[in-house]
Amino acid sequence: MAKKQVADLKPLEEILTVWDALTPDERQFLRNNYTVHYFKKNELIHCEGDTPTHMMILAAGKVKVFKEGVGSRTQIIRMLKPGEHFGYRAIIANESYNTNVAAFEPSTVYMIKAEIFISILKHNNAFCYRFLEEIASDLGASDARTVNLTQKHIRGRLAEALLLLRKNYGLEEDGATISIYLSREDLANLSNMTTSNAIRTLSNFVSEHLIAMDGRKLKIIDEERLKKISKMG
Amino acid sequence: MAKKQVADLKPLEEILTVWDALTPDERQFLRNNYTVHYFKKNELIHCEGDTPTHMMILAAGKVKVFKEGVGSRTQIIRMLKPGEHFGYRAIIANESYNTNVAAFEPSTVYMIKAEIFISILKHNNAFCYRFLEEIASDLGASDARTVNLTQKHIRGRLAEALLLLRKNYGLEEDGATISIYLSREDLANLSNMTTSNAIRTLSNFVSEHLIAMDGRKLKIIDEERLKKISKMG
DNA sequence: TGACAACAATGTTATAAAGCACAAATTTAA
DNA sequence: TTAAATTTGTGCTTTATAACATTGTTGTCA
Repeated sequence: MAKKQVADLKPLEEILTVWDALTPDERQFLRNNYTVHYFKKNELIHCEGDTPTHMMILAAGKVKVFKEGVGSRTQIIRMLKPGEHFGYRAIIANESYNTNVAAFEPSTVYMIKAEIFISILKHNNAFCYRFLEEIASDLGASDARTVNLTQKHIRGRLAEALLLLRKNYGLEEDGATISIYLSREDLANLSNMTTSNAIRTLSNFVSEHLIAMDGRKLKIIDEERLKKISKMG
Repeated sequence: MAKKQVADLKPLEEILTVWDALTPDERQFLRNNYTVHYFKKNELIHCEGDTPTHMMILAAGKVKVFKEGVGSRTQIIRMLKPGEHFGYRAIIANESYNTNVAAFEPSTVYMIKAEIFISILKHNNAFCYRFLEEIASDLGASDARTVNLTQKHIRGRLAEALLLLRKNYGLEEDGATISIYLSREDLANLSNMTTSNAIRTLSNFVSEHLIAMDGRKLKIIDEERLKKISKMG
């Protein structure tokens, strides 16, 4: 695990979205009790089976949460952007991690020791409620995803993944290119298909003028039809 | 929605597993502010799109939580037994329901108004934390289920469903029969397959002496091999 | 500069599982 | 108690998708 302290980064209080729910004492305490960790592209941040020791906040970069299934097939569960929390579900549920998390790009992660996190959850009702909200919303998304991945056909799954990426990461300055470049393999792992099928379906989308491709750069051209494909399955 | 008040039932305080986290005042308040509702077999308790008004506790019976996917194919998300809570995720996440819930057998449900539930969550830290734990654990299960349903083959999915049912509902007095009788269709909807395939695979399991069948009564005979099938996919 | 590795693209084949049609059995209702 | 409806069980056909194989592309580094 790469570990380096640096200075020129947004401090915790500007990254942590639940900061406003903290008391002055808690704030001061956290300022003195978080660590900064750097991860290289593709570096594993934690893996399935590990005992959780820290709750983590992505300060910069992009990160993927995934599970290894049957025959080491990979399923990407969700992808995070700066400001999002991770690695805390297992702490709360008193379990080992049941997912892997890896840096998608060079990423900076702030970590807070599990005991400290739990202690604040147990003493600050508003803070606890904020996490309850967050996790309730994640659970809804997870259930929806289960049905999408199991019932939709390959085109629907890919269309959905593209829309999801755009929603999560937004667009570049050109107002069209999705602000994340993933390999065909990652795209496949996100949409529950093989790499070949991701490639094939992607180029079908191009020839149908639904999207435009330039290497890993993807632009959504016909959003309406893409949404329709995603809905229809 | 069937609605009937009755007397001869375990009161809320014996059903509600988080009762111990409540203050005396809250207990008294809840005793005076819950309602009892009866649902017939197959009756819908709430459905996708509804605005949530109550958090619910299953007092007696069995209940299924499911989603309608593409082409009205049904996916059973989870099945509940007495004592379990439901219908509260959407309240917390401030969303409409994104699942349907229906009585599997004649069921009794206790309901607590959403505002009351939220108010206790926001004022009682221990109570809030208990729900945080519960939902964190559910989220882990949901993510695991996603991968199981998408990656395992038909035999693996069915084996898993059978083991899950046994774990959740236990066995009858004979020490073998799983204590829930579902139609082939429900079993299929639980395991993400068509009814025909559920029937076919079930009878394969019988001829391989993994299980025994008598109508809707199912007995697990060779648990070890069933677990192996479930793991292998 | 050329060789190698990683990635992307595409055609072919094999197979798991869905769809369909229909018969038999069981349950429900008139 | 008979009729209607639902559930269960099977065989056959079709389809979607994974697996495999091959080739093209790009980038990296000795």
